[in-house]
Amino acid sequence: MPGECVDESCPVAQAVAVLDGKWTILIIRDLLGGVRRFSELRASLVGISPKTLTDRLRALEADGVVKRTIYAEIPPRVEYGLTATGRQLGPVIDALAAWGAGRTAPGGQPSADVL
Amino acid sequence: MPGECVDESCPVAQAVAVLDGKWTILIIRDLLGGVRRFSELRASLVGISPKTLTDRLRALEADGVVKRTIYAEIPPRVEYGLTATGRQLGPVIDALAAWGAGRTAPGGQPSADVL
DNA sequence: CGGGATCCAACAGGATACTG
DNA sequence: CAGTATCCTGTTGGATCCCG
Repeated sequence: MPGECVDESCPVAQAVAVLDGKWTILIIRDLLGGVRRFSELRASLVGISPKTLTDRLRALEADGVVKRTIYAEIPPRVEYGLTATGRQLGPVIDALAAWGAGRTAPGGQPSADVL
Repeated sequence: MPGECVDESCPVAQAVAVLDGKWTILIIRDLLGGVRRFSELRASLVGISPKTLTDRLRALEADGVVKRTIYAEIPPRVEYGLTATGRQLGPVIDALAAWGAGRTAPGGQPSADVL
């Protein structure tokens, strides 16, 4: 079991390659809550520019994580949702949330920070 | 339960802020295998520059994830290990590895990619 | 060996304006 | 509404050289 590697042979490196980017994880977190529209994501991800949101969404789509659905209506409507692969990222986000919450928890883990 | 947020109020956003960077996760993955020396990490993380490795290590140290131990010997020796907080990232790395492996698994999850 | 210092390149990502 | 187009900047990270 190759614990250390950097290329595609490492599952962790693969995942990192897909989830890379300042906003990527946050977008997936939002989408785990259900289908979202462009403007909803934009409103939720305070500070993101439309260009960046589009870029990330397209990249995630190319990686098979996000699915884009277009409704030819007036006004136009586009919805973003997770694919089966994308939904399997749930545990990753959960683990991240647990860790993030634990670090600053009032009396959670005093974090002796010693080996 | 604030599912969507971008600032420090969101555990996921907090975690992302710390784990951000192309190499960060990979460094932690290596360190989960035990204490490592600078040159060992450098050899494992093929392609990383000494500057980047130092930068990431220092940032993780500042965030209380990595602990640096200096041995005043000749030749000098420095070891990097995870703090208690850092070791709690194990589940995150595991989840990432599982996802990364599942995406391309031969017959693992066929990934219908449909809602 | 384990970096610090410096310089530089590449790219993610922000601002703004405009379109189908 | 849901982007696209353009421009521009900040940060990341690579290259190189050097020092304790």
